[in-house]
Amino acid sequence: MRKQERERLILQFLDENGYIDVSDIESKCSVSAITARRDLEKLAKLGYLVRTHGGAVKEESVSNLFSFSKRIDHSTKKKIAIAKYASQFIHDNDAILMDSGTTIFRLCDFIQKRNDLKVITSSLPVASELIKSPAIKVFLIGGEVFPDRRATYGPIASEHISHYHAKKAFIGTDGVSIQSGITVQDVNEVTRIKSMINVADKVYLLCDSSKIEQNSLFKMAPISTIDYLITDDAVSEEIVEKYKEAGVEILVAEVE
Amino acid sequence: MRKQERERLILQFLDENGYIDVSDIESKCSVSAITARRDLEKLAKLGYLVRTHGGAVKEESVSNLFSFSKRIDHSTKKKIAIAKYASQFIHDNDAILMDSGTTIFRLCDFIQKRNDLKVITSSLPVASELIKSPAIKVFLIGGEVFPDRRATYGPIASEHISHYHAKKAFIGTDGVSIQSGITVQDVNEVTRIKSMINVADKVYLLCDSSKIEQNSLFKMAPISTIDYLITDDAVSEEIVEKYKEAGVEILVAEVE
DNA sequence: GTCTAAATGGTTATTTATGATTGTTATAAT
DNA sequence: ATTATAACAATCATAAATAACCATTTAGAC
Repeated sequence: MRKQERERLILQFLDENGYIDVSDIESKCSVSAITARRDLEKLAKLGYLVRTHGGAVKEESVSNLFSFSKRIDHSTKKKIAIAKYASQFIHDNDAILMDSGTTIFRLCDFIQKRNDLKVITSSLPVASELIKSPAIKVFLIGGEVFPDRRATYGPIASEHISHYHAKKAFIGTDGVSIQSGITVQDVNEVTRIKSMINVADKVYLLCDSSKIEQNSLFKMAPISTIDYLITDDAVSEEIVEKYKEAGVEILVAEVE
Repeated sequence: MRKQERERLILQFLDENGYIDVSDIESKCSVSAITARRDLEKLAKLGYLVRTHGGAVKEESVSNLFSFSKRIDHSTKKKIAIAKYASQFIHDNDAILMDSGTTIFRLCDFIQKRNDLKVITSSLPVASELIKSPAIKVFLIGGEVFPDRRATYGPIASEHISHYHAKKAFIGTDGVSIQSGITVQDVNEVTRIKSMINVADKVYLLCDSSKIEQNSLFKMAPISTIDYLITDDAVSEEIVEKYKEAGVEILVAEVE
């Protein structure tokens, strides 16, 4: 296989999966790691992808005003896998709520091609990304903008959410446990997420396995308020059982 | 095998496989490497394929680079001058409304260092720009996002604006005339700008001189609703007088 | 048969692509 | 926070592909 053919393959894989490992290229293309890295380096230079430690992620936001700084860590992969898995619950004609946070943001990659999708979001990056898709209507939740999270919050935002109704809500969190429920680091998030849960029929909590049975500072809602918890495959069978007993179905996304 | 026959085979193979090696041609057609290369060279020249080191790939598989043309033309200069001039009316501790549009967006550059400034905006680019400044609080007007303008609009947006009050509103337009007042190209803009005017003490209309005494499709508000019109130095003294009589002060920004 | 022009093949210096090694740095596990 | 592991950049080395040059063959014209 030639260089160009490899490059095409890399970009195609990246488009479908959101990320690629150096080792993926090694095995798929039968080249050494250094060659794989050189390919990624070149493509990154051209702006087709963003290099990470051990691979690369899709350059989803060349023209995105609110792009997240691309973090170079392994957990990115988990988040993408979780997002990809979650995307299967989003269908044409749906009206969904999308909260802020990197995991939720990754959902954008996988729902760009939905038809007649209505997305209500508090996240500026999500809005900025999804308005590129002509068949998606984006509704931005107004309110004060929280610079760190690039999302709106505050009483006006919470009030604003009550204007809407959605089939499904996709939210992220800093921690979740059976004992304390959903907990977050920032008190500003609390009311907004509560409002989202209130106006949605089904609530999907997206969080990687490292956050399960971890508590953050502020209690937001009991575990019973969520319907599905989507996480990565590093979660133990034991925890899945426990959560099932607590009324939460854990859905496991395979991380490659 | 004839030359033409080889060429046909090469293109066919390329169409099926996406790529071809020089060695493939050598074995398939029983010719030397140099002949194979000459064939590829010719076909590449004609645009049927793209040459690679060691072979060739399909023409379409080479993706194009995204080209950002960030030209600063004359009208951009005017807009910058107008924005710079307008920025002197924005002070520390102010609460202001900023609409969408390129001219208004240029204001961001000149107010980044204000202290305790509250900015209420319908524009995603404005929000994304100003949240970088720690001393500026940004309030985003919620509602449906209008992809072309990267701004929110619709009944929810208009209703949302009524939650706020601001000292000054900075708005743009597609046309303004004494006869028809402020007019815009898009009907979606109408109600939002109206709402903005309603909640602001003073209204600043920013528009370059080419739009003065020009009418666009939708009437938005009579000329009397605006307090100041900031434009560039290509406006005639005669028009300034006329507008003064109509109760609008025209402020002229020098372009360079 | 001899000539001409196009096509093809061989040789060599050069360029390009790839691989191996080593010390450094980033990430994950503890 | 500390340690172990994996990924990294930098360097050099190697192999393959290339361009440029000249030589040879082939097909058709006279």
